[in-house]
Amino acid sequence: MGCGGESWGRTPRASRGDSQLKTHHSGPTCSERSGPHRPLPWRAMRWSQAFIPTLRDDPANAEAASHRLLLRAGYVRQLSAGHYSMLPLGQRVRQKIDRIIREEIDGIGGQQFHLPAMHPAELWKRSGRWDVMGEEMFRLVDRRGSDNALGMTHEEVFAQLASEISSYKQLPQLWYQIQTKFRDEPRPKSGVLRVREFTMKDSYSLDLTWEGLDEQFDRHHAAYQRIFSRFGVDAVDVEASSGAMGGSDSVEFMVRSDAGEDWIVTCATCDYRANLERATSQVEGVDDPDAVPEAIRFATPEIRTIAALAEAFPEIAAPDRQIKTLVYMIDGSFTLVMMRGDHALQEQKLQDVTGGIDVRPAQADEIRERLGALPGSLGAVGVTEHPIIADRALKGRRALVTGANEDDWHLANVDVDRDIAVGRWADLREVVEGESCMVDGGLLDLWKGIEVGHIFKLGTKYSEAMAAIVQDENGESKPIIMGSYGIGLERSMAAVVEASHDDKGIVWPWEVTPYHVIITLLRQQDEAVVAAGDQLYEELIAAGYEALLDDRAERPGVKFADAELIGVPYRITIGPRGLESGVAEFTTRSTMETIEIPLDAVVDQLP
RNA sequence: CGGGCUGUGGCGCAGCUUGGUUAGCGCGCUUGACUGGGGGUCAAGAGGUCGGGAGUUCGAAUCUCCCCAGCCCGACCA
Repeated sequence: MGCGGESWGRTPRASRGDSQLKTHHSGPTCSERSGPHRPLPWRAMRWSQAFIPTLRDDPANAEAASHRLLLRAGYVRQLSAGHYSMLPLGQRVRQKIDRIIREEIDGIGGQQFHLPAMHPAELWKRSGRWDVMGEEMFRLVDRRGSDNALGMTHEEVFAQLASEISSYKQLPQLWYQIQTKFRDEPRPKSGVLRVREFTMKDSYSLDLTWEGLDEQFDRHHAAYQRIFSRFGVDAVDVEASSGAMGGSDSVEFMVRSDAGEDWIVTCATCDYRANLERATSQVEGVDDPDAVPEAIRFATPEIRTIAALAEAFPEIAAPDRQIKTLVYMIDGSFTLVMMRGDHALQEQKLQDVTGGIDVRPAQADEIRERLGALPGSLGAVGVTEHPIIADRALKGRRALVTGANEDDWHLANVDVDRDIAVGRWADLREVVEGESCMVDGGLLDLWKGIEVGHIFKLGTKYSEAMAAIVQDENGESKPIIMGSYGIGLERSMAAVVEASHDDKGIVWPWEVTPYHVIITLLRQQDEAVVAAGDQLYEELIAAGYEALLDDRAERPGVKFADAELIGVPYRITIGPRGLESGVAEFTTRSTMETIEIPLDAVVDQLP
């Protein structure tokens, strides 16, 4: 066993309430080895020997607080767009995140694996995702001419391993790994928040029954709450879409931040919370006449928008009396999508209800070819040769206005049930801030969040594709039922910084900080200062703390600013002034409060 | 992929419009001195293929073309 990686495993005391004991390091420490380059214990570092390249100025091109601070405080460096190097401080934080995840996933019965990052195309072809993933998946050809992919996720590999399970007696299982994932993001941004290469903890539950899946899912849900709580962030669990590859009971864990890229809807007065891709709200109804005469055409020259039509014919064509007809190509199928005129389509909902993989708006020429008109004059009345999906807000509506599928003409007196062959009703509209909650009518709030975790029920898609079949107690063959659970490590690190910083720098929560305490020495030439610093440093390390000793020959201002920038929770300042009376200054980073305490009381003052 | 923009020493930038000795500035870095509780002062230094290539020209950081990289907005996005 070496001096590095394994000696750090002291459970920080603040975490789980059970460990108030001061863990003392026993046995010889690494620092007792002789030689000029003796390794230091993992939890000790002298700044003068460390690589912590802090920047005095804010880097250009760094907008998000986490991006700016992680760069400036010397945690990460960009190698290229979407690829970041973890510097020693960043790596320490990442290792702590890694460890917290392992403790909690192990705690619900997880077994850790380590799978290849590169996969043969064959594997992805079996699940059908070789074609589905498109350009988002990195692909490469080896010297034999074989296609390979860099893994975006590992359902296929785990499912293939699961095919070795043949009896229900071997279930349930919970398998996980912490691995590099590759996604060829079209637009990496915000530092480490959206990248092309990142570390993800992905776990997969294997069960015989759906009830078993539910239990493992719930256990993950609770474990995730513990994990994010230990990260020191408030991660809100929200109802979500499971995306292109299906699944159900999808829950995302979101950290509130303007740097986030997801919109979250929460109710002010109840527990309802959902990703905007999924959220619903109460829609105020519109009074319609009991019956309307036959639909009639009327001329609408040059009118192409809902607003223009409403302005030209205010008495019959208010936006909520219009049908907005959108046209999508859903896996190559030309589909009409109907919304109330004043409502917006939420595309992910369309994708979810249709199960479509390649969903895009149809182009003008495709539309004219099939409907005979251009967007602005489109409608579904009389259309029978194309599928029609309608938002439920249109159900039963009468006396509406819609395009006539002839440029410059619209139809009035449209009765949806009578005049339009709706093939499918669905909730397709995007919620707007300030609407009423479906559950209790409360006011809905809309905010931006960072997705740090995502759990959902996969079902049998991959087990069927990879022939992960077991026999149950009756000898019947059953595909293993899977769940999938992910956490982004670097993104979690960035989310912590987003949630915990001030104008001076980062403010690390206790469990993920790279060091627990920094000793700032003022006046290195003063032998008493150096001696007192060294002694305290040794004491802290012996007591199980991770300590950084700032022994650089820098001005006090530089050292203070750097300590605050890198965000270590506690700073002990030792200078000749206090030393005369045997005291040091004890500064709490989060509050920036400073107290004077005797040097020998420092260890007791720490959590 | 569409729109906007940027590449000049480790970081942040000026110079480019109007081509002309040796390419500047602040910070950082090295050495020394003075200093010493919130990014100090002075002195002496080191460090640059001006993103790359081709071209125009007597002469290109500067003008032209092509390429590359990066940033922002949008599209996209398990």
